[in-house]
Amino acid sequence: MTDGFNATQPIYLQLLQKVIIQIVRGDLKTGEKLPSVRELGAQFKVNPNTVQRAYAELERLAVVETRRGLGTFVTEDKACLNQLREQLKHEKIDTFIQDMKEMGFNAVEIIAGLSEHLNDKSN
Amino acid sequence: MTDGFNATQPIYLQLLQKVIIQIVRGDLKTGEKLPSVRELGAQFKVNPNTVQRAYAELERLAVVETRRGLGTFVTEDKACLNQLREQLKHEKIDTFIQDMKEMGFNAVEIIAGLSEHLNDKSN
Amino acid sequence: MTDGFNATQPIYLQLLQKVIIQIVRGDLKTGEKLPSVRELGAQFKVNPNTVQRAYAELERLAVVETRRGLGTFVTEDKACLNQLREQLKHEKIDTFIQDMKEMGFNAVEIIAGLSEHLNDKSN
Amino acid sequence: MTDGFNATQPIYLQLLQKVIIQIVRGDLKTGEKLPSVRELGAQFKVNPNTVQRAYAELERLAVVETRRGLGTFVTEDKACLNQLREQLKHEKIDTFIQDMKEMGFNAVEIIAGLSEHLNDKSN
DNA sequence: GTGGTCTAGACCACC
DNA sequence: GTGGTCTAGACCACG
Repeated sequence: MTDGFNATQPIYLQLLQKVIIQIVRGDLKTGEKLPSVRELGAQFKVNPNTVQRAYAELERLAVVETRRGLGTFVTEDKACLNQLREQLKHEKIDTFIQDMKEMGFNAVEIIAGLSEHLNDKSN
Repeated sequence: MTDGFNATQPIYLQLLQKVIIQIVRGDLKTGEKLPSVRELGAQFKVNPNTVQRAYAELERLAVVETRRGLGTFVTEDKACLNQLREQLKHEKIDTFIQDMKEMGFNAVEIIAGLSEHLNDKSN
Repeated sequence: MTDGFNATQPIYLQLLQKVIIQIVRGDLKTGEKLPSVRELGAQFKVNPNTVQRAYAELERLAVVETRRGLGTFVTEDKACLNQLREQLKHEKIDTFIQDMKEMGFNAVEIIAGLSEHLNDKSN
Repeated sequence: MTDGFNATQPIYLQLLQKVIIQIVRGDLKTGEKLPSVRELGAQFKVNPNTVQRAYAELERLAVVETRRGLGTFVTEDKACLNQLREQLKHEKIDTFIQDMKEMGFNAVEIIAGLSEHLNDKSN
């Protein structure tokens, strides 16, 4: 367990999620250059190969494009990014609701529990 | 693999979660006998050893106890089970909120998105 | 895990040790009758078969003899019992010393650690 | 079985103890790499899976950490190791005293018997 | 019948 | 190369 990585999930998937989150948040803006595989590898104490796999997967998802000799960049296609953001949001919410119902909680309890937690941490 | 298993997570952990959910929901009541490792293995088309591993983890979590030659049973300790249910609920909610905030949504958006989804599916 | 039994060691061996201890302490005197397999089984919530195995082993060690239709009795041979007591004592001490040395403690440390613990619990 | 293993205790637990002893003695130093599961398996004529099980337990005890693709290493946390050594020492002494008292020996007899044995083997 | 351990041999992800 | 998971099939202790 090098850095902050879960043992059960492949590291490259966890990296992928980290990058996606940065994009969705807007920390990485459209067209912006991602760190090189070597940089990111060094940063997370991870083999560059592993970063490479994450980047390849991101390219397959079309949220990133690599330009030979220049590096890897967030896609210029804003619609795609917006769609990504919406899609992730819906997925997260859906699986959350599904999990909670599976555990025997109904809609009211879910909302109640959630509000409680949101209040705890102010905001 | 064979049945309804995710490829990225070990089968024995997925089995473990299935059992925990059944316990938390009350489908498996306190003191009730779990299916034998061979039965559950057959049911999920999985090796009995794999089930065994899940059961061993459950015992380590104290939600289950095994009686030699008799089988594996949900613990009689109701307090432990209630605690488990609460703990799981809080964990799920916490990681959900954390994930959503990480993606750049604030409390209001989270509640709004959630309500929307809950309405979609009636209930 | 019915009563106070260790999961890793066969129950019949643990029973055997319990009986031997009672004999060595003198709680079960020479010639005295042991409880029936059914009694002891009931007392420890254990199958009479298991008790039977423990008794058979005790007979093999010659510390016990069974008389048809009467029951199981501690041997009349006091020399044998004294020898048993001495033997157990030496074994226990030997394996204790061996274990401690294996862990890197020398004679002085062993005595010191032991005295400390004996004082803790008064006596 | 094959090598120097007790029949009544699971091999993986005996392996675990062997490793713990090596760590406690300082034969395996902090941060040092343990043999691979295949190596140790070959050395003890035991299946790598069995070694793996021992290593997994060690990790659960936090005395060892595994680094993906690199191997298994003694934890860097010296405090943890010192605590382990002290804990094992106290446990060993405690169960020894308890066993001896159970057999009817008092503090004086225990110390006497022990000194005798320590002198026998010189040192 | 039950769970617990072990083996042989396989495949995977990661380095 | 490393550890992690899984299977098939075996044997054991216990009830």
